[in-house]
Amino acid sequence: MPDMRWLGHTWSVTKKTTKKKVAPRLGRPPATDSAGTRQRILDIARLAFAARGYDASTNRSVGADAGITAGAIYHYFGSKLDLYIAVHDDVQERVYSQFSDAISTPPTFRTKIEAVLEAAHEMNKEDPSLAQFLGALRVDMRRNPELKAALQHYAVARLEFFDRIVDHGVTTGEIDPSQREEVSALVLVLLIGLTDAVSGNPSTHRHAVDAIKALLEGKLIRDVS
Amino acid sequence: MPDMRWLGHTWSVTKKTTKKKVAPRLGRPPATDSAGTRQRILDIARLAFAARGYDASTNRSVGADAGITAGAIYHYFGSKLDLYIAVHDDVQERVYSQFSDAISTPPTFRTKIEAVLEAAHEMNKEDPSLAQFLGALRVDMRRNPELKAALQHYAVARLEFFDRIVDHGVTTGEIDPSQREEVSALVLVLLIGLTDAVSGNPSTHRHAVDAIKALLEGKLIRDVS
Amino acid sequence: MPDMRWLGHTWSVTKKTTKKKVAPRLGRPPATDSAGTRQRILDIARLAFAARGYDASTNRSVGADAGITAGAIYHYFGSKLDLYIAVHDDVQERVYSQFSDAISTPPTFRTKIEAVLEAAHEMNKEDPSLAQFLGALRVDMRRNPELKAALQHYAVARLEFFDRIVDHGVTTGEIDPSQREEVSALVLVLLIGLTDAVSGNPSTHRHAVDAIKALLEGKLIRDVS
Amino acid sequence: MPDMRWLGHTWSVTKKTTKKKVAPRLGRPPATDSAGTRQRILDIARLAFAARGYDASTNRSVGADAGITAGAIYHYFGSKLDLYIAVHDDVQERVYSQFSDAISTPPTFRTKIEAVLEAAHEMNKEDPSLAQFLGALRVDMRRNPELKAALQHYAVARLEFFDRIVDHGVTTGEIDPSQREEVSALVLVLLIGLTDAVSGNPSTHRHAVDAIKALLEGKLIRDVS
DNA sequence: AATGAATGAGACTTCATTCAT
DNA sequence: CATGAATGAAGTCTCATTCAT
Repeated sequence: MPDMRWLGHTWSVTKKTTKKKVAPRLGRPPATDSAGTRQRILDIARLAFAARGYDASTNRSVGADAGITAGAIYHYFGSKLDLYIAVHDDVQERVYSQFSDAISTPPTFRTKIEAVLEAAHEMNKEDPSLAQFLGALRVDMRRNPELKAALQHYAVARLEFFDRIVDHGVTTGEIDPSQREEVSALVLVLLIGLTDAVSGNPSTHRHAVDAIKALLEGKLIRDVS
Repeated sequence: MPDMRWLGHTWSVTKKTTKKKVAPRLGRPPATDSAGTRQRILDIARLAFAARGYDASTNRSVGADAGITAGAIYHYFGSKLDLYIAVHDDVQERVYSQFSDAISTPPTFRTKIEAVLEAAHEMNKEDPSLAQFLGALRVDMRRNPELKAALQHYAVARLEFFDRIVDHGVTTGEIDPSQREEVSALVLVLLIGLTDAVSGNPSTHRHAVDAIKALLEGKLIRDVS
Repeated sequence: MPDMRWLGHTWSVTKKTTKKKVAPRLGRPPATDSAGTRQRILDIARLAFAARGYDASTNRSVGADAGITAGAIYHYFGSKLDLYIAVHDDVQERVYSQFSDAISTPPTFRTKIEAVLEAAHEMNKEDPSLAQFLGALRVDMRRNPELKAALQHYAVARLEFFDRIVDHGVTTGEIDPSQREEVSALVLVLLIGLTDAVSGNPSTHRHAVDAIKALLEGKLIRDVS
Repeated sequence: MPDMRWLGHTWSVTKKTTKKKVAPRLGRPPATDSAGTRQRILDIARLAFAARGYDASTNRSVGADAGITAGAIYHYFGSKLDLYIAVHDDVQERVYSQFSDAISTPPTFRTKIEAVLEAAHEMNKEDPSLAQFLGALRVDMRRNPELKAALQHYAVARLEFFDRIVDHGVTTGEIDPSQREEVSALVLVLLIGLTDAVSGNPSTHRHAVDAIKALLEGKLIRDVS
């Protein structure tokens, strides 16, 4: 079972304590489906934050796309920042539970990385906004101190997730211990590059994933020296 | 004794240590260097745009860091957008003249790419804000239609620059023609990944460059299957 | 005892007697009448635009006179230009429905013009800001290209309204066809002169209307040559 | 000789005392012709103030059109307001010396008014900016308290100029004493109407002048009742 | 006599947020 | 649960004006 300690930890940075999640009642739902509205806001907000980032995504536009007014968002989330954090937690959960599953079976560094790449590609095909949100998140955390303060913890956890895969490669002998840091940096570059460079285009994303896999097997570039 | 009140507002890059609010004089400050001020604005704006992006970088803060008021920026640049474009042109020129020089001598795809990586690393050591600006630019172009309209042309040119290197690799036989698109996507992922993932940290950047070079030679990951 | 702090900011048309700076509450004020506020903005804006013109009328002052902040105007109108257009449409409707009614019954050119003059006088007595707005409009359209673009259509329609009356005078034989242009120019001069010269003063306006009517009957100036 | 007492009185509202007008030196003028520059500023400013009014005419644009920078205007005029007043005094002198000349010979009210109309028409053909400036002046005085304070005196004098012609008409018996105020209001309406309605178009201006003259002779509109 | 660098005030506008209903 | 009226802070930009050169 994958290590998921770093999931499920809610950081409420705002003053207002998030209202207790009311368990969905049995029987006929009321005219307006509260949980449904909340989820709709979350989905719309993810798309908005992924496409335009934190600052340029306005409560008004998110609300409008979700069929409500800007003020109504505050029934579900204490602030714009809280909404961002909720979106983040949702994305984090969905992406890293997939990644965790993906790496659980393959025995080697290379096969684990390949499994992550394939999982990333599948997710990208299904809903590119997940990867795009994570790409935007990195930028927005640099740009907005409040975001950084609230989500730094997870960013570190994401780095550690990949470091553990690299550590495994050292264990299996695939990676020379003296090159652990190089490989670690490379993995970062590849994963972040995939997200930032090609997550908008499934077919290019496919090409990139294939290229990386070939490269890891030493099969992409021929020597002509 | 000469009147030196005007010293009170020069180069006050401070933010909170408002030293006693020395009332700045009206009128042209003595001994000002117009070209110097313009360059200072450009440099500070590059740092700001790189760190916080277009929207979050305010004329006020750029002006304050340059020792002038927000309005004075308009003495040198017609609008915030014009300032951004001027920074862009400056960065573009500096980075791509280096890249062009770098690829001119090496004979093969791999050596050309390695030369680009080394040039990128040197620039990153000297002034990381160049790469960071280009990374931020990609994000800001997605987020801001005006930026996109103004700078799309250059973005395409940058892609073509790398495509030409890949084409050369096909010519030399290093790259199988059927894999040109894969390699093209890979180069993008690597370059953008380098910029977005590690340009803030010279030593990690070094590790990443070394890892990529080793990988291109098929020497990084051993096969243990 | 009810909380009445919010009374502090209602209808504060004052300018200098800032009575103790009662901090206004955030949020929706109690017992507000949205349509009433909108109409209040419209009325106050008409007075402001009539008195000081488009540029010199600030959102801040209009808002203050309407008991709200400058930004709140945007709750009702999309921009300052939109507000101006809304005021214009309101004035246009009120004035020209009166004028249209006035000319419908009288059979001749002279009686139609007299009816227009009387209608203008009645309106001027009741609310001089209507005519003054139209006078200011002509100036502001010359000075502001955006205004011109938005309202040119109506300006032409207003000219045509009077041209049709003159045409009628040609039909009845009151006006020699060779003098249609002269009379047309005269009507313009009279109507615009009335607005610009005397609309601020009801009694002088009365004098002017009477003089024009006498003149049209050839009874004002005796020949002593 | 016409009454010109109200001419030639300079009202300096600003703090800075207008520099003594240096008498043009004999002999070769210096490289830059100071008096020439001053007059150029005055002419350009008249056009600008006439076309766009006080607020929308910027020192920068006036300077640019006059071939100098905005700051240089302050060598000749203490402030924008001073410049406006100087333009006003110039226009006032030119227009009312013509008007004064025009009314000196004709013996009756009607012929004096006709002479004024013809003089206005001649001036309008030669340089419409004179009348347009006076039209804009009336608007700008309403809109800008400082302008009003500085120039109210002249506005009153202009009214009195026409009142004296009306008084003359009463003397000659052309105007019934009981109708003096009506005629006075009419003259205002006609003169201001001419300026505001048709001063931009010489041919329409001609039509209007002819129509007014015919009307004063009772010859424009036939009775068909 | 003129330039041009710079200030400071003020304009329009957008936005997160609050709160009566 | 949701609306919509309103605030206040902040941002871009313009402009008259000042003043060293």
